[in-house]
Amino acid sequence: MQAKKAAYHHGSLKKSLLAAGDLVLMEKGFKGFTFRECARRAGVSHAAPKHHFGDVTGFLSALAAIGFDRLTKALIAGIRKAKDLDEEFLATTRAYSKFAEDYPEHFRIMFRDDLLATESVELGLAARRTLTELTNVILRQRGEREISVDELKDYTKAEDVLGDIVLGWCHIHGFAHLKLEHQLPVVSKSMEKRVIKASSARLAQLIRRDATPNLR
Amino acid sequence: MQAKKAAYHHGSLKKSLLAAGDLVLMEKGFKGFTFRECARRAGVSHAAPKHHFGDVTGFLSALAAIGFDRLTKALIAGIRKAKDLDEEFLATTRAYSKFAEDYPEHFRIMFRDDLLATESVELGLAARRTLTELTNVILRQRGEREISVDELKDYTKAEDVLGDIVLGWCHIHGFAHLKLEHQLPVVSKSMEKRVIKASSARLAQLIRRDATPNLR
DNA sequence: GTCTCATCTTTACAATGGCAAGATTATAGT
DNA sequence: ACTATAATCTTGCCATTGTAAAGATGAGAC
Repeated sequence: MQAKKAAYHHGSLKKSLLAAGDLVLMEKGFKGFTFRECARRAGVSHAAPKHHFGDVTGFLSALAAIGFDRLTKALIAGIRKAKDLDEEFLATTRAYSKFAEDYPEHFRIMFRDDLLATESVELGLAARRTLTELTNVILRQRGEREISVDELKDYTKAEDVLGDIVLGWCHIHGFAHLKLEHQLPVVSKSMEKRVIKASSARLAQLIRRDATPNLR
Repeated sequence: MQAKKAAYHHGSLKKSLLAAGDLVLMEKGFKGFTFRECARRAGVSHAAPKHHFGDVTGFLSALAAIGFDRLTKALIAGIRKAKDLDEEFLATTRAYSKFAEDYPEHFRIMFRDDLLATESVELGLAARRTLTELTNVILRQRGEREISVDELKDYTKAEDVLGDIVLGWCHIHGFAHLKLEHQLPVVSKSMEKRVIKASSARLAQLIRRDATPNLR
């Protein structure tokens, strides 16, 4: 352990920096998030991160990718527990919103196009993986075959499906975002729970067009 | 004009700083937004803003309030042109999203609880004015009397209305946000237009419960 | 065993936010 | 009209930051 400190070459600095950045983001938030602080936690000089991430934008992109992967996992876990389609849509909404609450700073940078490196392939892939889960939630509501998001552009029903994705995702994302930033006119915690449950159920019905039975 | 420069006391520095900050936000974005840059544009020393806004958080809050007022106006203008309830809901969605595109940096800071001074009353009021417009869009869809958002908590149908606000606002906000941050799986501009039109119409129908005629 | 290159450190620089102390002037009280 | 007080703005300062450049170190190829 101590031997690692003495080594000039860290060995797995990229990983360590990501772990440090992950922690800094959670502990100090975006405001307290600095390149140098992350380097300090990783036990290296302040210029070390440059070799692995370029500039702050690149570093944030890598952390955002971690965020997307975490969100994807949370969605999958939430969906797994659901017993029918109504429950599944609600579970998706809740898992998405819970992620935003659990990792607010990650959530914020994940949806900040101006702070991220749009050319980052790993970030693009991570975001696509999340979108794939959401797309399949919609497709299951519609009683259709699951696809990868990459197939979407060649999909014959693309426009129709995209319409439902907009209906579903925008609701899910909008709720999570507005709640996180304390913009929802919340009266009580319990009322909010009932409200989001009812809204999700109604929206899921709308997406299903009441065509498919409420089963998986 | 030049006489103003000579004056030790600026006279209307607060206004000038807000105007400067507004411009900096639009031209250089959040990344290039600095206290000192705004002071330079206003032609004062770098420490001058402190007296009027305290710290950066306070300054951003004032600019966010301007953003909310601008959004409120945009919503009202969009709503005014609509001829029926379907058009009105779509117009609201479009106006909201257009605002996010026209003032992306404002939109971003407006929904950043961590960067703003939550205790700012002017910011709170400005946000409430926006929410009031959105609430009334929903109430009109429901064919009900318009109210101010401050009445919402005493409203007998509060939970019911809040449910529809969540349905409507989350969709509107989610769409604007996801589009701004380039997360929507966009295929083409024209398709996106059709999709949002269809989605809005379906959601408006859901909120109306098809109970009221499609008129104003 | 040497050479090359990736990795990491050191040093340097301009810019930032915030603080404190001082300069200037508006305003209120008498 | 005169003065005291408070508001407004400037100057100077400091720790901190991101980025760049140049040097140190050592891993791995040959």
